[in-house]
Amino acid sequence: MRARHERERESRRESIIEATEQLLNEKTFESITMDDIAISSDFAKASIYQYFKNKEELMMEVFSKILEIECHLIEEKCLSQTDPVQAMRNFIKFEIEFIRRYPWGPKVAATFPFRDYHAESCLLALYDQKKKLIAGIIQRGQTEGTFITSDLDVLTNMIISVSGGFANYFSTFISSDLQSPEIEMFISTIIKGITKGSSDE
Amino acid sequence: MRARHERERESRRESIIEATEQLLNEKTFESITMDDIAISSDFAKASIYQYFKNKEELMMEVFSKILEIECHLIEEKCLSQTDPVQAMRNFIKFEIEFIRRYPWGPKVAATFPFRDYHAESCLLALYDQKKKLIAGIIQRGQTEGTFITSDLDVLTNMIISVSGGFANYFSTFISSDLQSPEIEMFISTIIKGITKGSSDE
Amino acid sequence: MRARHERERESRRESIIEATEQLLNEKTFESITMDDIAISSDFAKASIYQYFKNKEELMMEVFSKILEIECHLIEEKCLSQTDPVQAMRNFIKFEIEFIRRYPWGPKVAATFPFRDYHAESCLLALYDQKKKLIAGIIQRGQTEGTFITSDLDVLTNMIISVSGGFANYFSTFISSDLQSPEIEMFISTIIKGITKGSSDE
Amino acid sequence: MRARHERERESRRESIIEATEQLLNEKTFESITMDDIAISSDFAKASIYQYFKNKEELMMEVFSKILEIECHLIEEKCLSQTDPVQAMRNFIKFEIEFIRRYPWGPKVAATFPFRDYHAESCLLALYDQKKKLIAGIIQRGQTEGTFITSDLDVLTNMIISVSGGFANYFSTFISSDLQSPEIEMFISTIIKGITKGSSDE
DNA sequence: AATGAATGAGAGTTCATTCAT
DNA sequence: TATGAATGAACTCTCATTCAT
Repeated sequence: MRARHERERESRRESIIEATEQLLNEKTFESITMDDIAISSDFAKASIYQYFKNKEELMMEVFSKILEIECHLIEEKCLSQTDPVQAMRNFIKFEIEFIRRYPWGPKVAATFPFRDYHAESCLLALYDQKKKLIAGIIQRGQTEGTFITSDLDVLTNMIISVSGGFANYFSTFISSDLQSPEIEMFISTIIKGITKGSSDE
Repeated sequence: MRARHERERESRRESIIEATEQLLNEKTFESITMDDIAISSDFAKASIYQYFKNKEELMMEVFSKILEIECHLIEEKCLSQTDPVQAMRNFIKFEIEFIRRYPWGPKVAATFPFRDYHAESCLLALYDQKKKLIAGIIQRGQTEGTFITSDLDVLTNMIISVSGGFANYFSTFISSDLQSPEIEMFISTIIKGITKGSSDE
Repeated sequence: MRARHERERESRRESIIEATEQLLNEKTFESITMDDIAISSDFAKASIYQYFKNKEELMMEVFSKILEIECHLIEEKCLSQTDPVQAMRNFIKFEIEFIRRYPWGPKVAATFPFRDYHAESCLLALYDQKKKLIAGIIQRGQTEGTFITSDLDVLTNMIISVSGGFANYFSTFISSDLQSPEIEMFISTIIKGITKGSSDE
Repeated sequence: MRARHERERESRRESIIEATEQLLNEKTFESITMDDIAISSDFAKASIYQYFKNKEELMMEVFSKILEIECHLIEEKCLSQTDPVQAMRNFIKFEIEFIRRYPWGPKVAATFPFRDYHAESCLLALYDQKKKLIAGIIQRGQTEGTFITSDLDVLTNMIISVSGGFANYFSTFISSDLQSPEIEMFISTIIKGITKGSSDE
């Protein structure tokens, strides 16, 4: 059965990717060596090249994998929510949770030389997809009159960048759980900021 | 006469630091080589070692330099303001401006292996200093009853991380000037979030 | 099968060590470069690092190897001799032969910064072992009344240093064979010096 | 006055040489850097090149200087002695003392790449001079019938190499003074070895 | 004469990648 | 397919020496 082969191959790829993710928690992608990955994944160094053309491709797969997961989870956790305010709360909570799970995500996003790697195609597309999902939530809120009517793109970017900043900070300095009052305060602030004045505005 | 020498030496150090800053706009500190710096600063590679013990020391100086500048500017631009709301507005605007000038700042902060370098002492102290400056603004606002009375540390961290996130995003994706409506919207959101309800809350 | 691998690896290590030994005949360990060793051993420079952690480790292995060989040979060639006088003659002859084979031995011993390298443990232990072997011969001679009864340590050190001095000189300036009358004269002198007066004394 | 200049220049050369001698007590000539010498001699590195063409020339001067001193002292301390046995005793004692004062002497002699440096001329001539002095003592002993009649060159080399070996060992491992019984034993052994049998032989 | 500054050449070491089995 | 071995290229850093004042 060809399928069996295929499945095993995929599983070995996956374990190399996971080993790399582990390492990314401690080091930047530039200081991770193929030796590190080999040791961590329990393969011989040369074997890794049977599954990935080179270090760059491996890294790209690692990065696009978590972007894909992120998009999937956002769809699952937020888009089901019909209330835009609740959907937005869920998104922010999710973002914090997610970055706690993959703290290297924003670091990589901040430093990976996307431009140099033709692969932009793939990664940038995923970034766009995420953006569209968030934009969807906001738009719904605007349509039903809950959210302020500023430029959609502006609002989307703001939400994403600001949540990212907070989540990154949170994952770096705070070990406490997700029930922390800090989070609730942050979420309220954001929601208040984009909600048509509970007061007025 | 000695002073002249000293000044010239300092100016050469400075030009190496500036060349490094240039390079940090394009690459991470790990992928910048001493050759890059040599070419960029128009010195022979070996000459750089007359001014900095090694790559690490050079990088540390680059990083601590901008942290120092940042602290100075915050003092200058914000602490003079007696109105806490205005001081906070100034801080956020400044942060955006600053990160646009030094976009590599947050990237370095996110990826530099501070732990490994005993130099924490110096850099962490500077981080603390910045935090204290912001905390000072917030505290004044709380004392005079303008800002909400949440935990000071929580509020401070939130402001810093969120402004950083936004500024980072802004410097990465937006080339437009600082009059952009996005900025105003962001600032209002934050201010609204920490101000004792103009409405209620 | 594993054993085969192991054996081949060992043989490659050995050939690097031998190349280094060759070079030590012409240069000091400090002026031998990894490039020299690479060329001499017909490996790429980088390959050497698969067999030795660094230059220091390689050198240490070279040095301890000949000390081990020396100790083995002394045991084999001298300790079997029951007559202490003959054993001592054998030792001195052997020392000359040995230093002719490895002329860099005493030079290294004289200049290698053992103190700096924690490895003292290993090398100094080997030096001690050699000393004990010679001391053994002398002690036997003292016990059976042939050798003078001076302090054992004093005698041992004298024999070793003096033989070393002679052998070193011999290997540097004399190319002739081991039947040279110089050697016989040297040996007689030493033996006479430590033997209880054939005449009196 | 030209002479005054000349004298000062000479005195500065001398202080650089002395600084180098200091350093040779701790390191090999290969691992001593011009920076080391500069610091040790309290000159700027570039200034050293006003007194010595290059590192090699400086080292050669250091080495030939002590050889000259050695020759002078041998003449002074031994050749005045009319009794050959006493002259030889004096020489050996002197050698030990001298090597204690300049322990790096034999190390340099063992490792300096004389062949490569055309300067052999000078250094080898000095070695020869020393040899002739010792040979002179022995010859006198042979003529007056005290020393054995072996080949003069053989005897000379033996005495020199063996005394060197002992002195080197003594200076490395023994800190005690020159009255040590080890020295007396060594000297007796040598004298006994080259003296026409007090017993017979 | 004295020296701070500058540097080419080269040292040891590492790393992503390929080769050979 | 899996991997031990091999390596070119590149990196950080050092050093003897020269330059410019």
